[in-house]
This record gives sequence, C-alpha cells and structure tokens, in this order.
Amino acid sequence: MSVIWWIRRDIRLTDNKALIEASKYAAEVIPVYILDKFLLEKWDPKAQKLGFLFRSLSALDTRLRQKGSRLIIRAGSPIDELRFLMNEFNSDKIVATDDHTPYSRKRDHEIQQSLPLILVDSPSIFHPASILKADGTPYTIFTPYSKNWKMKAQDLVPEFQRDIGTFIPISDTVYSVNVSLNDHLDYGFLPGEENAQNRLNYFTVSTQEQTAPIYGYKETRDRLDLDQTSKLSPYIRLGILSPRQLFQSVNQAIINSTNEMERKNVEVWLNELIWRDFYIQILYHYPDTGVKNFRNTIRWKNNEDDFHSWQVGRTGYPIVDAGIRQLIHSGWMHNRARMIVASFLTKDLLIDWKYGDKYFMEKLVDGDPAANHGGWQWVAGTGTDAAPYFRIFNPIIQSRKFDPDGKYIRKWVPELVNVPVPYIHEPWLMPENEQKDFHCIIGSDYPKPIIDHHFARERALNAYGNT
DNA sequence: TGAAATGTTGGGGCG
DNA sequence: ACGCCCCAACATTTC
Repeated sequence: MSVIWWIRRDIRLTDNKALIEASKYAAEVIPVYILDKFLLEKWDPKAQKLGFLFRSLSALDTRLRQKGSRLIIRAGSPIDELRFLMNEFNSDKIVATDDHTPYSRKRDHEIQQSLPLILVDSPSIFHPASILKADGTPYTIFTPYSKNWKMKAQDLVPEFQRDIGTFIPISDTVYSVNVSLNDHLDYGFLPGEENAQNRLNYFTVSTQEQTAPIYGYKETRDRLDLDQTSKLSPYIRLGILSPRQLFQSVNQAIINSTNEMERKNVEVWLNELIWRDFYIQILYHYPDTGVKNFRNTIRWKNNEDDFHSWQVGRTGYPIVDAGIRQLIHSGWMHNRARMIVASFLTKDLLIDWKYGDKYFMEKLVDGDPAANHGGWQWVAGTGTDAAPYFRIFNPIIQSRKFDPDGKYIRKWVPELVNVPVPYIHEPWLMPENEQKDFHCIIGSDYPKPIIDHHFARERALNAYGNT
C-alpha cells in the first residue's frame, strides 16, 4: 500500500505537515500535483503565473529526484485523476494541506464523499476558524482581529521542520510532464524552495555588510523607485514557504532588532502577514466576497474603452500606466502601485472592482483569491474593513511622493524616458516645443489623460455619496 | 495605507 | 510705528 501526497498550495518539502502526515500512513509516499482542468481552462496559457507554477513544480521535482523519488504531474479533473492514481499506485489514502477558498472547499468536500482524502494544516498562520470574537462570530474589522491574533501568537511556538529528508521512499514509476516548461518566462522570481529560502533570508537576516531590508520596511516599502518590499508573495502564494516559517522569521527579526525603531519596522511587515490571515478568514466565513460587495452599492459606469486603456497601461497618467505595465511585463506589481491603479479604476473610472480583481488574478504570479478580493474591496470602499468612500488617490500627488524622480515611471513607460523630472508626473503640461525636444508628443507617443482627475474625483464623490 | 477645502497664525512688504 | 494685506505654513474639517 502507498499513500498519495496531493500537493496544492504547499509546493515544498520544508515544514510540510501533509507530507509528514502522509509518511505516517505508508512506507511509500507518491507526490502528486494535479493541474486542475477547470482552472486551467480559465487561464491564459502564456500567463507568468503558469510559468512560475511550472518552474516551481519542476524545482520540486528536482529535489524529489535527489531523494530518489519524483513528482507526478497530471492534468484533468482532480477527482478522476486521484481515482486513477489510487488504482495505479495501490493507494488507500490521500493526504493534502487544507485550502480555504470556496472553490477548494467545495472540490475537497465532493472528493471526500467518495475518496479517503485527509486534510491537514492550513495555508494561513492561524486556521480561519480559530480566531473569533468572544461571541463566536468572525471578525470583520482588522484592528481588533489583529489584537486577538497577536495575543494568540504569544502562545504559538513557531517551530518548523527543516526538511523531512530521507522520509520519502523511492517511487520508480516515471511519468512525463505533459506541459511545456520552456514556453514560460518567470522574470524576476526564481522558482523553487532554495530561491525562496534565500530570499527570505536576505529580507529578514542582517549580515555584517548590510542591515536586512525588513528593518527599513516601514520607511521604504511605499517607495516605488526603491523597491524594498519583501518580494516573497509568489512563494507564499504557492506555499513554497511555510506560513510557520514566515512567522518564525519575523519573530527572530524582532528578537534580533537592535533598537525600538527597527522593531517597529518589523512589526509593520508582521502586520502584512496578519492582513493575509485576516482576508483568508474573511473569504472563509463570507465565501461570496469575490462576487459581491460586502457593503455599499455603487452605480458603476463600466465603460469598455476606459477599461481597455487601463488594462493596457495607456490611461495617460504615468504612475498608473507604469504600475499596469510592470504587471503585464513582470507578473508582479509593487503594492503601492496596486493601490494607485485600483483607486484609479474604481474611483476615477467608476469601473466595478470585480473587473480589476479578475484582471489581477490573471496576471499576478502572487494572485491569491482571498487577498485579492479583500484588497480590491478595500480600495473600492465596499469591503469589510473598507477605506472610506471619499478616500480617492490623486495619481499626481502619489507619483510625486513615491516616485519623486520618476525612476519607476521611466523603467516601465519607455515613451517617457526623456521627459525631465518637472513634467514626469504630468507630461501633458509640457509645451509643444519641449514635447518635440524630449521625443514625447502627447497624444501620439504617449496618450493624453483619458479623464481629468479633478472632474473624476467630483464624479466619484457623487456616485459613492448618493448610494 | 487621502486629498481638498477651510481655518488659523505669523512674518514680511508696503503705504 | 502702525495697520493692512498677502501668503506661506501649518492645523482642522470635510468630502
């Protein structure tokens, strides 16, 4: 008898409770990843997120081969594939890390009706059902949630298993990977556990030469030109890093901080991990968070031309277009840029956040339903713990504040590469002769703004205020 | 994890 | 010297 280790959002050997659990049931563990045809059909086959996934699977396969095993990848309907695999490998159990998205829960529930699927652990640090208000209902406001989270975290022993090493026995059946790993580029994110561990180490552990970026996170995280964020999200999204290890790294960084200011910086990043848990539990308790507003009804305009301009990064607002193009070209976007482009779509263009949510999910290598729905609803002012409806980002002010020299803009919007600093945030102000001098004619080389922000702001206040 | 409008204060120019 | 105005700088409120 063997046991199937069904890998989903836990593409790692380090600190994998499902793998440890699986190895308790049988001497032979069969590592399996199933490309879900229901999800695959919806995805652009050239999307970076697929490239990153394939390469991460490939990296896991390499690690498994070093241990005398290998990864079996199938494409199809999970329940059918699992049934085939159980027959082929004479398995009597399937073990997987639990997942709390509505789709995963429905799928797993259906599978459990006919197959012995055992779910353990969670992709969040705390299980979504484990942090509740005194009356047993879920939190819908972040601040009290985070207080409770932090209190519970004091008792949490953040220990993780380095590697389960020789626990994996040989599985000598060889299957071919039926997806091409070479069609996809993964750009900035190096796949696999080793790269993920290196990045986590770089971000959280200081060396003699330099202080770890986490100790400056509070001050620099919003700067688009400095790019001092952790860049861990794609690894966290696929479970290439375990949530326990993230928690332990943060704790260690707090212990290692040399002063109050450093500790405060680390706590801001810790807060981001708590936001992630918060939105995972929101989606768990309110499964329609992705399809309907948590609060408020907005009369969207949903103009198709406007949406298209936004999608391709041709709104005429450099900071908005830079963000979108970073997403298109790298599969990732700086967090500050995400807020700016999201505010522009929902408030300036009055386009339903669901369009933006869907677009982000298609493009982002770190696209996670819970965080994405939560973030979009927050910006749109329709969410659980939403930004007030009148909080409308001014793309010019944001640009000046967080990309003062236009370095980020010039990197992603090459049409503007010669535009000098005084005009970089609002190039339409350039006189015609300067447009010629800088090889950037507004209206042909680079678009005119598709909407006037001051007009758009008033319109948004009306649309939001009258609901 | 905003921004604009409005209010207040105080310094400097100037008749 | 004085009052007046302007406006920058900052604070508060409003959307």
